[in-house]
Amino acid sequence: MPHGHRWGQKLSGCGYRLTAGREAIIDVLSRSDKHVSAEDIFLELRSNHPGIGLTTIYRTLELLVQTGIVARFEFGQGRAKYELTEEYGTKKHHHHLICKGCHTIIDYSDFLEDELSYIEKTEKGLARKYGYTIDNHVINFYGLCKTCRDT
Amino acid sequence: MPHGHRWGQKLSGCGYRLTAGREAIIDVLSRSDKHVSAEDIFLELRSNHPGIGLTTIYRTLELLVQTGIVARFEFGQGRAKYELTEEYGTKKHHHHLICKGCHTIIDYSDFLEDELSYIEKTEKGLARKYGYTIDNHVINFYGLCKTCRDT
DNA sequence: GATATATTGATAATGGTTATCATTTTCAAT
DNA sequence: ATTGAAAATGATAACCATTATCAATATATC
Repeated sequence: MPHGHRWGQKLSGCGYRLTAGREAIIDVLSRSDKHVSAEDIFLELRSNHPGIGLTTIYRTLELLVQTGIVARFEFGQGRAKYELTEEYGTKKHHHHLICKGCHTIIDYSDFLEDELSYIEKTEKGLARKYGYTIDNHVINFYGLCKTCRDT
Repeated sequence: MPHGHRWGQKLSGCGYRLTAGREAIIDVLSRSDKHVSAEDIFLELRSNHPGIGLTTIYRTLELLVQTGIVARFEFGQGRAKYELTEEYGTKKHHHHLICKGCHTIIDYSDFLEDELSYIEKTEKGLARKYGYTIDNHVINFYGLCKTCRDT
């Protein structure tokens, strides 16, 4: 049952079915270039894909997180946010710059040249020292954007 | 109204009162060397400081976060965790190594020599590029500890 | 000590997320 | 195509951490 998308292959490869709802949810994630909440997806689908329940969205997101297709983030704003992982989306791996005033989140992936080597070295060092297998990381910088600082 | 603790001075300096409840809560945070949740504090105080309500703990934690005495973290486990900031606690600034299996969190502050210079450079670069004022950051590495990997 | 203000605790409300369960859909084998 | 088993869905209710409400209490200042 071949499928044009990597995520489709991944899902069916893991024994999960490809349904219209799941496609629609992943489609929303694909079209958005920022983190979206479960409710964001729900509202987005209300128009051209009515009838899909919030429950299904939560369930599907959980499934996608577990299969490595989607990453889940908590930025301390009360609701989780999701986005396709680097492997299944179009965005490159990125870090976050978060304004504590207006909650704007900037994804940046134009790392300084030191940035990636630092991470690599640190992951290796931690893995050796603590016996962990490390497979991802979250780096958030918090502060105030220009607008919020001047207000 | 001088007080022996830095946090006491900070609180009264901001116009807040020093109460037995607040002291007890900060005391729990001081004695613990790991991140604690509001409920952790509540249960800890149940024994030698009964009568203190969960509401007060949440309120106090919010106050302490806003005055910069306590830092709040969300590790994606459904509940927020708190700890004294570097300025008011005994722990040095640290990053996190989190096991996705058993949810153990290792704080490490024995940074590689590159680690701090990387952060400094990155903060400066981001501030310049995006016009942000950056005042803190969260760095979490996720993976599996030895025990969870072997199981 | 009196008064105004801050703090507290019990309770209820909120809001995001998850469990339940009957119904519907999907896939594969006939 | 048909059928039957397993998976997926939707409506609803339950959950659980956190907040709002509000009357009662404690605190600091005059």
